[in-house]
Amino acid sequence: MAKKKSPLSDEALVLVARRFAVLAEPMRLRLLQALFDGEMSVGALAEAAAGTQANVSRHLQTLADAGLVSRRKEGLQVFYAIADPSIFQLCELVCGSIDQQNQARAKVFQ
Amino acid sequence: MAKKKSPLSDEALVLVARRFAVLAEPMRLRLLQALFDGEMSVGALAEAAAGTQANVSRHLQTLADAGLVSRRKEGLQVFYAIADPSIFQLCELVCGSIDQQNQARAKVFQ
DNA sequence: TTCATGTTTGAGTGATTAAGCATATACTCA
DNA sequence: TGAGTATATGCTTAATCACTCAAACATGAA
Repeated sequence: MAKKKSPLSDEALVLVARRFAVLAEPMRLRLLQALFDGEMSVGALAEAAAGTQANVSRHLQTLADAGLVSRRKEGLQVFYAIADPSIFQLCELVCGSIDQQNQARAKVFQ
Repeated sequence: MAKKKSPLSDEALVLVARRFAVLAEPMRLRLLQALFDGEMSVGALAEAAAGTQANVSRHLQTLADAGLVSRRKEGLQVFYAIADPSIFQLCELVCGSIDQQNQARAKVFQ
């Protein structure tokens, strides 16, 4: 029995904004994109996303705090994986919207 | 003939991140929510979102720059309206994801 | 013209945060 | 035990950005 179409409370909007903020960093998007094909270790992610190990570790922590990725420790390494499949649709939606805007802009110049 | 599943370039990811950043502010989400029922003037939006006119005007500019809202001037007033319908699905997706996470968290405590 | 209203914009302040560097923690193996 | 590897974390710096106040701009009426 899901509620429908009622305006969100201020606290809910803060949560939504927070979720968007987590996705508002190119490095974190690179990490998520690298994880699209499956789980990876921090070191592998650092290499894939062309970042320092410390920085990547921090970003992964942010993603994990938001519940977007999961953490699995195995020996020395820590493997991260996408935990929220809605990420895929989210990125598709945004990319599609940006594409559409670009095409509309392109039409202005014929 | 849309391209599919290819990894996004760094510049594309920056654009996507920018789009998310625009949505990562509670005040802007409040404005968008107020606009869900149709176009509104800046003054009306300021009242609906409980913000100062100056601040609301700036946020509307940010939303307009991102192509999320459109601007229509009529006499003294300026009316804004949602220009990118993907916003609706975007918010639904994020809200659904947050809901799901909260329910999962709730289950942990039975 | 002058006045009033609605909107935008300039300047300044404070808060948030990404990134870098160094260090600390956790684990494995010899 | 100690050395080596993978990851996380203090701490600092620089940049970004939301917000406020005041002033500017734009439009319409008297």
